[in-house]
Amino acid sequence: MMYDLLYKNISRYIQLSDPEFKNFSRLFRLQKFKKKETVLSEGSYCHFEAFVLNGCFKVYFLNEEGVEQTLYFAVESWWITDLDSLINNVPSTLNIEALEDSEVLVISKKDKEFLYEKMPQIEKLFRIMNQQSTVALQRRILSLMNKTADKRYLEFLEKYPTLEQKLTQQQIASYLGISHEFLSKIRKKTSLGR
Amino acid sequence: MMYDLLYKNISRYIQLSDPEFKNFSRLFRLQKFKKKETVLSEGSYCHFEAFVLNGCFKVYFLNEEGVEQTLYFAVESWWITDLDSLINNVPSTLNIEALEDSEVLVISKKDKEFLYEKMPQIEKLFRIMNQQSTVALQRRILSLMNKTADKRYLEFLEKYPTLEQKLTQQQIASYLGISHEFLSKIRKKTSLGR
DNA sequence: CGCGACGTTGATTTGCCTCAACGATTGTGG
DNA sequence: CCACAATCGTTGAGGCAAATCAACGTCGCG
Repeated sequence: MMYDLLYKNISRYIQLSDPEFKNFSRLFRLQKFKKKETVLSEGSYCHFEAFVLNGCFKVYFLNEEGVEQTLYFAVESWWITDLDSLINNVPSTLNIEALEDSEVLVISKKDKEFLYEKMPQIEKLFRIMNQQSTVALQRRILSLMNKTADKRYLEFLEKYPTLEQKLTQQQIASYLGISHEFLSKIRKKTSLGR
Repeated sequence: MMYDLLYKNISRYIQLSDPEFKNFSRLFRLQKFKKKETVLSEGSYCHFEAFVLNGCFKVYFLNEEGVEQTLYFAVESWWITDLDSLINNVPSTLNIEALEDSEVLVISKKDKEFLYEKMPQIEKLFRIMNQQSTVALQRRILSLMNKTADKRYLEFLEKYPTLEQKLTQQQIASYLGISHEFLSKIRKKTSLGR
């Protein structure tokens, strides 16, 4: 059923009874995106958060020169939103786009705030998710600060072995923060070009 | 009074009545650190979180070559912990050290978990703090990915004008992810060496 | 006073970027 | 279903940002 994956995922962090989960999940609605379709554009106000059921998205920033810098890729069980825009009520600086035909469960900002009020467990859920996210981002910062591109590339392959197949090298390069030409050279050196 | 700063700080996110705040704050105990004193060492289990009343700390990672990479500096109103170790029960990979004589309010992991259970507001408090932290870290990642060292240095000066005076250039360089020699050259170029 | 941490400067090297050209692959409209 | 365009990936030449190494002056502290 549609909500199974969501149930499974949040069960890692909190326990909800069946009626509780029903109250929680009924606020999510299914939304489909075609490949290359835009989920969120820079400048608009982000008033949603979405749980990815299948497919793949890129969440990225467009720098002054118009180059995409990928903050992360979201596949099955990831969440997508522009957190800054969502919580601070500012125009989003991020863009989100589907890389393939995808399905997500969307909850509106309003409904999420409603849940925070009515279900303390949900506050806990997102508290934990934000903690995990903080830890992951801290690791990524340390990685960006002291590792050369080839090491970060290997790290990426280890960490997201399945993701690699869905992505072009340009997209991976954009996540690693290097040019795609240089990534190509790295692949040649380490002979990871099949 | 000792808890005033803490009260002021959490009031930005949640409202607590006087008795509620009392219940909250009584779980924090004052702890003093001398300059150069260690708060947390890599390898130990982090079972606390601390709110900085005054002074200054560096939170850093020691890479394979023994070079310090500073994740952040914590001054008045910042919190210090190794979140990964704290929440995932793993040995910490971070080190925390006082850069001057400092005072903090420490809460144990156990007491914090107790608060989560007994006071839903505290769950909200840390949910919000973790959100803000996620946003800040995302920004830092984008900055590391596309800005050159001199821009990041200027960014740092703007963002933390007061911090600059407490820190040596080596420490700032360690935060920016560059060598201190190079920071010195940047300062010369931009003639920010007074 | 003297030692160790700090900051500066220069020479050299390295990691990565930019630009450009080209082959391979994918996708799309006729 | 083919043809052609667009996107993707590879490769090379040249250049810049930043690291490394080394030498040296300065300062604060014990």
